[in-house]
Amino acid sequence: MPIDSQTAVVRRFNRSYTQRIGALEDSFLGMGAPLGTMRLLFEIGSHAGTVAELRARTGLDSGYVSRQLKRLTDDGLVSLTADPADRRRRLVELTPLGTARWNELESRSAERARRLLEPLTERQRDRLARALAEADLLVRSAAVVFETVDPLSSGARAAVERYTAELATFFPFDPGEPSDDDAARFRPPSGRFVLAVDDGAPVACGGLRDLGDGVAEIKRMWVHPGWRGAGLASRLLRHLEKTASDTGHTTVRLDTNENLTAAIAMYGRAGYDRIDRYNDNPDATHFFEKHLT
Amino acid sequence: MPIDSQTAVVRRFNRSYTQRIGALEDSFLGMGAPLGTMRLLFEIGSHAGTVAELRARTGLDSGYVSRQLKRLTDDGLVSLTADPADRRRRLVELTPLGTARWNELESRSAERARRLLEPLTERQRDRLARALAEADLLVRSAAVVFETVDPLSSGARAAVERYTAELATFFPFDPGEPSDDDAARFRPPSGRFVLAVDDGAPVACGGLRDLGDGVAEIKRMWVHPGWRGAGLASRLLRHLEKTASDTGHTTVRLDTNENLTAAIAMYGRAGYDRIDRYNDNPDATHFFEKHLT
DNA sequence: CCAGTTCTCTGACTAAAGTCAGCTACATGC
DNA sequence: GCATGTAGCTGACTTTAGTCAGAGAACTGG
Repeated sequence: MPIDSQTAVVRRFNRSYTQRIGALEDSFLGMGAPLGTMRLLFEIGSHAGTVAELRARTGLDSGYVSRQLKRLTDDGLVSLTADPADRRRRLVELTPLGTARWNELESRSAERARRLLEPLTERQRDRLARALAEADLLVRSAAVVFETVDPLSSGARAAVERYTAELATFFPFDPGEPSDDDAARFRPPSGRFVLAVDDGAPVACGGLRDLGDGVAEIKRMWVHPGWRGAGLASRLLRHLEKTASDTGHTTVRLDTNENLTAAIAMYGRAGYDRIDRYNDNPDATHFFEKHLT
Repeated sequence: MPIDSQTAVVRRFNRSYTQRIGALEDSFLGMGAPLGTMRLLFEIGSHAGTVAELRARTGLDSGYVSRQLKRLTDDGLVSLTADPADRRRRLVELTPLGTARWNELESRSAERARRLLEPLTERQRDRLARALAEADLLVRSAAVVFETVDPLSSGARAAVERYTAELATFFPFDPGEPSDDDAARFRPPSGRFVLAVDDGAPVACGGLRDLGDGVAEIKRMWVHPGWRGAGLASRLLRHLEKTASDTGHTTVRLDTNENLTAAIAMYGRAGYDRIDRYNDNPDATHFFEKHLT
């Protein structure tokens, strides 16, 4: 389908959807407080924290938030306490009364979603839920951005940790201690470590290191389980290939284990060719290569 | 899938979607005029007409609209002319300058949709477009309401006209002139004519008439071609069955033509049994019946 | 042609939403 | 312990969005 038709589909959907469902937020109206205040209450309830975090998440002005919080505390819905770690900061959280109010917001919004589904037959409801789940995964995956980070940054370490933990469920695997030497190979100039980030949280990662003769090796490629099936791995792989090419490589190689069938299938789809063993990695059983054009 | 899970999917999608795409309307911002004004400009560009129509469509206050229009005319974006048919009314339309502005809104909103798709691979874009097209159809179909109308009302006539025109493409079919006698059979107390309406426009119809002995007959069932595949026909059929039951019938019958294979399949799914010919309709080849419980 | 109705516009409001500069208390690096 | 910076608060403001009660012109049925 050409991109213009796809764009048209998105816009058409957008129109139907916002028109019929309206902003979900409309359900925040009529609760005795203006929409902005309720929106903030909802945000606090979804994730308590400092005022600064709240501001960053909502993109609202400092003075504006301050005043809204005053209103919410006056109404007994949220509590503000000085952060013991830095007493300039203030921690915001819901009071029991605020939680009750938040639950009300939750159920209103659920009610709204239910009213959308209600007129449909069971079969149609299922189709709609399936379609929206698929769209959700893809929309969220489209919002993921790739960042080149230091292999020892906290985000990279967290991702690699999950990667190794997961590998260990497929076969006996001992990652050893993360060493500086090892990490250095994933740093510029010849290496890179890429983190896929959604809304600040790492959801996938992959490293590139130089093997000499214009060959780069892809290592530690991992996708968060909740993000699989959305093609994020393919996008990451393409991104890594482009990065390898940008750092002067003409070929990428990788090894993997026969138990990782989904990964092996993906490498095949992505144009990788099976090659002979090129290293002595005892965990690897399959070896792939792709020439970058 | 239980309805609570379906509700959760809708809400989750809603959150991802509105967060990432934002209200599409945000793209109306930063055009030198406030959002409300631009929204109205967009609405006028989408469909010119009288001020009253515009108000009805947007649900805005008369005074508010009047002021917005003043601003738009002052800026040379729209022109107001007295309606020759009723000089109290005023016709609103875009000036060439206004059209240029409207095109800008259009391209901004298309740009926004494109940016959503852009990071995705072609395969993912296709999946997303497909999922949203499916969701669009279902969401819009959920918003369709069934109304019992007079069989000679303008909506009913328009729908039946399209129905007969379409039948004629399947086999030679002459509806004859719409007669009062014929229409009367689809009126209360024993008959009904049901129109499915989306946003004021008829998208499906179906009539019920009494055959005696607690039997009702479904006739002139039609679904707008753009609305097929969304299960609207199933919903309409269920609605007609309920209506038949409410008017004291225990059985519904219908006849159809062998060329209408999709309809025949649907009757099967809906629990209808094939029966012997029960009338002398020369166009009918298949006859169905269902006992209402 | 008159009474009542309809359509749009105007004046006079209000509440909500947001902006900005400056203030105070606290933290940190030298 | 002092300069510098940061987090949140406050006062004073503007813009936007929307409401409501009429006024005036134009239409309609009797």
